[in-house]
Amino acid sequence: MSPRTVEQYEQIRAEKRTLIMEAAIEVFAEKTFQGASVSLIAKKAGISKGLLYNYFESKEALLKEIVKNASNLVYQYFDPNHDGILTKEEFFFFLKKNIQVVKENVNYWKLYSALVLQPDVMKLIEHDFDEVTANYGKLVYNLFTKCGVKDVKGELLLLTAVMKGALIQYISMPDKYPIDAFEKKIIEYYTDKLHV
Amino acid sequence: MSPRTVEQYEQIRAEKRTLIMEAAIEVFAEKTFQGASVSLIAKKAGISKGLLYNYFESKEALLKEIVKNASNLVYQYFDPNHDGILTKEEFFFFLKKNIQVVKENVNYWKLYSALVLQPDVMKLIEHDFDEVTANYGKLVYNLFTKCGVKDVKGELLLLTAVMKGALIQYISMPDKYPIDAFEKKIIEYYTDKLHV
Amino acid sequence: MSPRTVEQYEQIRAEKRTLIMEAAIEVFAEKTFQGASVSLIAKKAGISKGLLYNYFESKEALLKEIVKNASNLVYQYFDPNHDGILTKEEFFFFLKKNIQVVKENVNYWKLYSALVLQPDVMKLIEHDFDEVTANYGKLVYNLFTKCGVKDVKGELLLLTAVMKGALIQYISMPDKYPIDAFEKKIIEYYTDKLHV
Amino acid sequence: MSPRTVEQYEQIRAEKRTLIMEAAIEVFAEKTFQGASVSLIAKKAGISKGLLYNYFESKEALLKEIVKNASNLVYQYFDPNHDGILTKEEFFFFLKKNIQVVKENVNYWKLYSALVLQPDVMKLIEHDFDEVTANYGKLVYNLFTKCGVKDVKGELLLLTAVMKGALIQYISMPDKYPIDAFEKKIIEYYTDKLHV
DNA sequence: AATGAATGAGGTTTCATTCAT
DNA sequence: CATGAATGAAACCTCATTCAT
Repeated sequence: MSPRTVEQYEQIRAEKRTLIMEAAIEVFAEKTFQGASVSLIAKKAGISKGLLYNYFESKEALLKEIVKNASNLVYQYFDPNHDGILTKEEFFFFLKKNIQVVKENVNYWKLYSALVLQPDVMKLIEHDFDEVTANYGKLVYNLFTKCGVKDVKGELLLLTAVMKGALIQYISMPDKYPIDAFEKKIIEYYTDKLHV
Repeated sequence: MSPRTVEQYEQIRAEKRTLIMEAAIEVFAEKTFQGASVSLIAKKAGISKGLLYNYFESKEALLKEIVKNASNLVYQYFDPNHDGILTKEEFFFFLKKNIQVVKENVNYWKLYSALVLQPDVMKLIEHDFDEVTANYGKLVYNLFTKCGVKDVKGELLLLTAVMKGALIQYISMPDKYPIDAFEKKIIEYYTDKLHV
Repeated sequence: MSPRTVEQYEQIRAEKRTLIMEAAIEVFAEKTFQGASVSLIAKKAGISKGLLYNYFESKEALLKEIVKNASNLVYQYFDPNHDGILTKEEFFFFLKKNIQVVKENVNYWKLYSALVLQPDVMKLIEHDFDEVTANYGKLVYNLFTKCGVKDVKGELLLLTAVMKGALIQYISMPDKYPIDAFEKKIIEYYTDKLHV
Repeated sequence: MSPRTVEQYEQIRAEKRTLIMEAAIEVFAEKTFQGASVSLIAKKAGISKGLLYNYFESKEALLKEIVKNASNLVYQYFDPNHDGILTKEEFFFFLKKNIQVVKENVNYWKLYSALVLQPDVMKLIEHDFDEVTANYGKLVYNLFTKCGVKDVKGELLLLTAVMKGALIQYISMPDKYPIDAFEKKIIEYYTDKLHV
């Protein structure tokens, strides 16, 4: 029964914070930030309302913390290897990975896309994703050109549109949207396009 | 003074309804459906809270009316002669009109798309929506089948994804997104696909 | 097209007032004074809200007027003929009449009993009924004595209790309470009691 | 300080619930169910509006709870051993207890009867009530049948009417109504009827 | 560290009443 | 005489936040 060390305390606190944030992300995604009640989040996290306020100053502070943390979590998947060259295999890998990442974090993406579209509440979120995808766009451009695709610019427009559209639909109704069928189709389309 | 005629009353009601819906869509988009208060909508519309409830049964009913209206705005160009059959010409006409409608009302659609992508809004309108899209989907399905398109279901997925994705991108940056190039490309794609 | 005379106007006004009061009594009985909305009363009367206020100063004024009028309407039935003697026939007539009066004016009695039980809202209503029934009690006492009923006081207690109880139950749920079966039973009971 | 124990919390809740229900029944009786505002009830109970909703889901739920409680207060003496059979002794015991309970809580029953006779209250509780009275009615029906009573249904009508009527009269003038004489008479009546 | 009772501001909704026409 | 749009106070209810224990 020796008293816990400071480190132990801090680790316990960190774990509980994560626990709460995970509960919150789920509730936010399902109910909207405004629609989610602190009570429900606390219940889902298995703690009392009072304790939640011991860990986070306010509901809004909880949201900000989630966004800060989770964006780090997701970014890694999108970070290209910076070798400046994209092979066909890497392109297909990217397509699949892109879909997979969203599938595995629907709740987070739901929350994220809701926030992005809310001019009022959260200007704090930085849209670095756009930048990332823009960079990626260049690599794809090179690949398409190399593969002899006609109207590369047009094809890029289609690519970004179709991916964005499908993922948004999936996020909106994860249970109903046939994301796997979509994936099959899009792979098929580019297999043909790139003469694989 | 003699009382107002029925026509006068009807005109007053129609105008006020529009006024309220316009105020509401702005507030909803800015604050989220849940985050928007009826008070604020009423204030923005320049009327009293009570009057709003004279025109709409509830906040939810107001939302649904907005969605219905917007949906009509687009789908009026679909199967224009309402014969339950979609010809190639009608399909291309619809694609173009769809883009044009959005181009001509960017601000409106910006608000509208911010609105319909909110998870709780989706949940409210999902049911009505499913029905509508299912109906339209069937007509396109028939057309594609008749034109000998392979993997019709897959192509439908691509169609809705690509249109949704492009328009959302255009809405989020109307000045930068090459919507005309996109239009050209998509028309091209289906011209080829449908052997026009 | 000669202008209506003052008398004609007054008659029209009087008729409309009655119309409104009849509508109100129905709505009050079904929904409670507090639960009844002026809109609904107006609609039931087939006029506009505004016009209702032309005839009655307020919802409360309307209620008071109803009570004033309707109590006159009902009183007459209870007024004994003041000859100081009650025959067996008159007693049975009284029992039946008592039930019949309530049956024919359920709505009014519903309203009345609701009001009587509301210490707060309406102290204006005078409980003259009690007085009337008390007077009647004496006559019944004499009759019972004359017919050789044992424990006349006890029987009077039963009589008033059973009548009050049955009528209250009937008023509470006019559609479900078997008032006719009750009437048959009570008549039977006194037929036996009074050796008719 | 260590947090309160579960027992402490339970006791707090039980006491507050009683407190609120007592305040509520008074306000309901004085103002009508519809006329009583939750604010006023809360004020009378010395708590905030919000807390009231922590204890009762809605104004309606509060009402139902009150009715349920009062009903238990009487029916606890009915078929005390819960064997689904009502003996003669139990029946007489119930009659006496019923009267006694009301005598011992005149003020409470005054409020309660003012409450349950309100038309809108009736409508709310009718369903639950029907079930309860139907159950109890059956047991009495069996007893009467077993005792060779003729016209059992008619007798049941008399029983409920006479009890309801007497108690209401007693409640409305506790000092003047000869409840003891009534009790003696009713016991006498059923002693005779059931051939005790 | 932990609980949940308690508060109060603010949200949605209703409705008696007024008033321009 | 007649209409119903319009108001605003007040109703029911929710919930972020505080605090005694």
